[in-house]
Amino acid sequence: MLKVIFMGTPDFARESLKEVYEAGYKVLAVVTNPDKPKGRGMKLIPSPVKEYALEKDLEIYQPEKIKKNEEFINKIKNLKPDVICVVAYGKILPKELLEIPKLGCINVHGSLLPKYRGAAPIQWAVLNGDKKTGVTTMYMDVGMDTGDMILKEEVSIGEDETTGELWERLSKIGGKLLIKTLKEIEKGTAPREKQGEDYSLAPMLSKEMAKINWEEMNAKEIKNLVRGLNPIMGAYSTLDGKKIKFWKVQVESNSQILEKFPELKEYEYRLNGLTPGTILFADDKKGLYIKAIDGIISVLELQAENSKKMLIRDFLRGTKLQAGTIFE
RNA sequence: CGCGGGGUGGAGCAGUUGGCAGCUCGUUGGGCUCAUAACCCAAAGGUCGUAAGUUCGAGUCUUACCCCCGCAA
Repeated sequence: MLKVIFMGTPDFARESLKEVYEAGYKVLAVVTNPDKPKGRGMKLIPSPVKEYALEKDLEIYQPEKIKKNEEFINKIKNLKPDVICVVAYGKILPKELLEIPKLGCINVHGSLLPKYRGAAPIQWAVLNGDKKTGVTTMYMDVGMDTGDMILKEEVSIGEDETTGELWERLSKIGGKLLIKTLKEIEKGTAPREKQGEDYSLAPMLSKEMAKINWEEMNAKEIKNLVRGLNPIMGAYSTLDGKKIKFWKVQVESNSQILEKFPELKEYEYRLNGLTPGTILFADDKKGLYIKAIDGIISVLELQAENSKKMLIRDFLRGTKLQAGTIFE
């Protein structure tokens, strides 16, 4: 059995560690980011990977930095790992570290490389409305997700699937693919394929992009933004100066709406003239409908400031919204 | 001690200068209707987060505690 060192931080990585551990590989050590103050009260919270490692009583390292950290690098060297598995660790590994294991450093990446190199491949796949994505394992090199590819698994993305849901699916698939990759490496049959030049980047998401731009985004784009940012930040819009996050929306065409609400028929000719962001309908039974450039957004789940996420019907029971009010 | 919001019938909220606890929805029963998620009538359902204090009297003021949430990550 191979002796491995596992490096990773979030729950996405936890799945891979779990698979490696359960497959019976000798986990010499687990390296994860230091506990960070998080949440209310800024309490120190251990990473999901650390939690799992604690549970299984594995050796844990949490270096603040590894770049010129000789002490840390020597420790790793002394453990003499056959391979180092890196899954969403959160730090760039220096060359000296990459060269330690004789079978190399293996990375699990949440996209079909060379598409979406970078920190947020899953998010971008959903944000862009892609129909498919996947997981790739590769031999790491000093670049950002530029290493030679080993195995890939393609996955299709559901129409309404959120980043969170895809994230969870891919983390499981990633774990399985990692095991498959390790087996191939152990047997010496692992393929090795260069990435080629046709790559794209998936940088970290910025806070500004969470705001819905009614003037410029079409209905489909708004929906992709909403599901792409669920559950990370949540796409939001402001009403009356207050931030409202949309967690789940549906796209409807004008004709679908008119079919549903015949009483709107007489306003049909005015529908296209309305400012995008205008509330067409807000009724706790019928729902909340908002005009978009090219269609209508039906909000299914949202969250008001200082409040929790709720179904649109629950929200509208306590908060009456006037048709004609405009989201900005 | 990071900043902030909140705990009121099953759900979401309101509750003014402390004075009989309300709204919308849901639930139950009845009515209307070819029919309905529509409409009409009626009913049930709350020790107002917990404990103590101020007061003739507290959902409403004071103190402590518990729980939830937002920002930030």
